[in-house]
Amino acid sequence: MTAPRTHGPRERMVFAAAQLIRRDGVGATGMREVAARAEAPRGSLQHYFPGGKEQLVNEAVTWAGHYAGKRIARYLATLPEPTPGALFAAMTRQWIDEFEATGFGTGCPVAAATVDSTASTPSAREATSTAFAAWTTPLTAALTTLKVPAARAPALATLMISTVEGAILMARAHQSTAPLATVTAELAPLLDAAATG
Amino acid sequence: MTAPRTHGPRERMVFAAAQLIRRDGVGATGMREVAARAEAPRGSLQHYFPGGKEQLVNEAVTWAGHYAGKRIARYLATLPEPTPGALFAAMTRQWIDEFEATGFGTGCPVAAATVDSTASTPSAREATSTAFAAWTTPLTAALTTLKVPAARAPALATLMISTVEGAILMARAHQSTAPLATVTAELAPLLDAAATG
DNA sequence: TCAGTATTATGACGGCTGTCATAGATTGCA
DNA sequence: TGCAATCTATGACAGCCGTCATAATACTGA
Repeated sequence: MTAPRTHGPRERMVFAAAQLIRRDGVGATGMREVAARAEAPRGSLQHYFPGGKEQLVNEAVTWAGHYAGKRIARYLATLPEPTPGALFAAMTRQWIDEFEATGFGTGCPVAAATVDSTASTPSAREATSTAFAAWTTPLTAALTTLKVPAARAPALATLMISTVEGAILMARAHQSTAPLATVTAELAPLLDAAATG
Repeated sequence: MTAPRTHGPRERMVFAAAQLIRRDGVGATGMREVAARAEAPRGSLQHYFPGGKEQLVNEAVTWAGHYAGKRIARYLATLPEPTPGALFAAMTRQWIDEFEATGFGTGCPVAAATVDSTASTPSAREATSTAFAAWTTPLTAALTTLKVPAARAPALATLMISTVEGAILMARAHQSTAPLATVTAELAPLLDAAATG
């Protein structure tokens, strides 16, 4: 999976950074490697990202958060039975499919950034916070669309994201999609019960 | 929090490694730093861990898993009202207290190892799998003690660990214990409903 | 065509990493 | 005491890292 050449080099580098981060973590992801992966000239790194690795990583994480957020609406549109549980199943399904297709080598870049650079760089922590927010907000909106009371929706969104993130970790550790399937089945009744009507 | 000097240098180094990993991630944790933190001679590293950093990290992760597993029994013993929901609350409470006491600089070392070295080293991945298992098994046993049917207990244990891991990530990202409190409140009814009787 | 900006190329620098080689010190046992 | 095993000390090594300095090239608009 190479970065699409249709986009500019800057975008490709952000994309490649996100890809490498979610596979190897922030620390093990090198700038030279990002450039190579993006098929972008190494000299462009300091031109497009004068803030250095910190800037590049932060942009990659932020981008990943928005990407996850945008997918929510797409899930919502394609649900045969639009219920909160089905929406959650669509989220986990995406990961199950990816794990089955490409193995357990890659996880969530936001999780990787949270673990790797929360303690060190303040701006990196802010980026992870922004990314989670960009994911939570559309999910909350989707839940209200599915008749979850507005007062309850944010809490359920947090629960859903927390659970899927943890299940991704367990899935990678055990090299099995079972944790994702398990949490999906267990959480569905609770989620659906929250939808009034 | 320095490693207790009562233990031998080997144990202190494993402990210090776990501490540093959960703060900075695997990649950013250096061997020299581990030795310094453990107040152990640098020369002892190659003596006690001939397998190098990989061995040290794996032992630290494995140790962390068993540590988490052993805490389950302690939680269970001190619950005023022994229900699955209360057990989960005890688990999250531990993290809330720690975050409030020492800030959001440190997370779960098993999560860090999963994110940082699942793709690279096979033995590291096995260590994370072992660690999660050492955590899940006692939790499953505890749930059966709390009258959760044996057929259901493993799934709920997976759900609980997934959720707390994800909530830890969100808490660190947002620098707030709110996600932990939220998932605790939301999950309690589901967990308690699983207890027959 | 020319100026000016945007982009790319390349090499070097210091710093840190994990690992190894080698020698020294310490400990426990006979 | 003396030998042996365990442990510690220290320096060096190659490799990679992010960053910077500097120059060459490409492109854009007048």
